[in-house]
Amino acid sequence: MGRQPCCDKVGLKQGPWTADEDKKLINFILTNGQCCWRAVPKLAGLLRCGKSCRLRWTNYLRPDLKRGLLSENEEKIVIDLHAQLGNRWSKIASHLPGRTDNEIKNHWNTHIKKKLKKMGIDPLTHKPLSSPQVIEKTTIFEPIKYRTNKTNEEFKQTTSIQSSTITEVAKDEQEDCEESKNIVDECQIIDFCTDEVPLIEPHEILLPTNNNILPPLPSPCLSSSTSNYDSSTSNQYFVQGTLHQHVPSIDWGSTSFDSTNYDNFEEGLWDNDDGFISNLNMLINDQYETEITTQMIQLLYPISTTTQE
DNA sequence: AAATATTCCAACCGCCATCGG
DNA sequence: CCCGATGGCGGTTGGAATATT
Repeated sequence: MGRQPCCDKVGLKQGPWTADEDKKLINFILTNGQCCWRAVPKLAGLLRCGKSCRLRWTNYLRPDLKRGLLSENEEKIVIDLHAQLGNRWSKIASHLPGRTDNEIKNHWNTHIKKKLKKMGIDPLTHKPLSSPQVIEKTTIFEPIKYRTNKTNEEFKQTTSIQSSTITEVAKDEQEDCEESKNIVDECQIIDFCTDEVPLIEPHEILLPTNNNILPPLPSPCLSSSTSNYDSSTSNQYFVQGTLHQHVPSIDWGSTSFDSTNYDNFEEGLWDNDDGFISNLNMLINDQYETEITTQMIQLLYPISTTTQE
């Protein structure tokens, strides 16, 4: 006898999510936080299995997600981390704030793989392909300076990529390296190299600065009678499923959801030290909840919602 | 303009790890 | 220690969108 399915699929909906379903899920999570996913569909009024709800939230609806293609610098980080970690997409994703494992995996399979092959590099081993091919000049493999405690020479000895390949394509691309370093500094993953891979916990990398790193509180769970979560507390935010107390400071600033401009949304979440936390705080704050849910729906479904009105 | 091929990504599937009883 | 429930992860797929013929 095999393992039981995660849920009884009879009568449950599958396939693409509708705006209405998204709205229900967003409303529920914003109101109650993430709890037992198995219970979520029933409590939220959804005809989905809990697993489907969790995936939809983590891969698409989470307010801290970035959208759009990975930037060149993000690609570089992905490639380098993949060389160290292999297909451990969730670990790789944990180094890229706002990106999901699914997104990175998809981007790897659809874009990066091709680029590497085109360059004559085996995407599996990160070594040159056996049959000689023309290696295009590219910015992907410049010296990766965010290995801050290593010189290029040391790096070349530790990387799986042939050093000649690296130096050849990289020597005149120094400026981008600084950008790459900055990106990674933001992610707080400096000071590691191929033989020592620090796996940063999500709560460490998602919070950009300062006093925002706070000890986690237990997640609220509707079905839990032992939880010490105080539902009357309004100054809270959750990051990666963990509810945190929050330093009171709500400043949406110039950021409002613009249903026609995803960049605006993204910028708003990340444009300053406090932006991300403040915005999440607002998402949890009761007085904004309905409005924000509506705006999130408009963001996700700009056309359908505007035409309905 | 229509047919066909290709690309892309959201969603699903099944396995594994962890946790609690 | 065992077992079931649950969440997390990586591989795969279906189908919409786009490109090509």
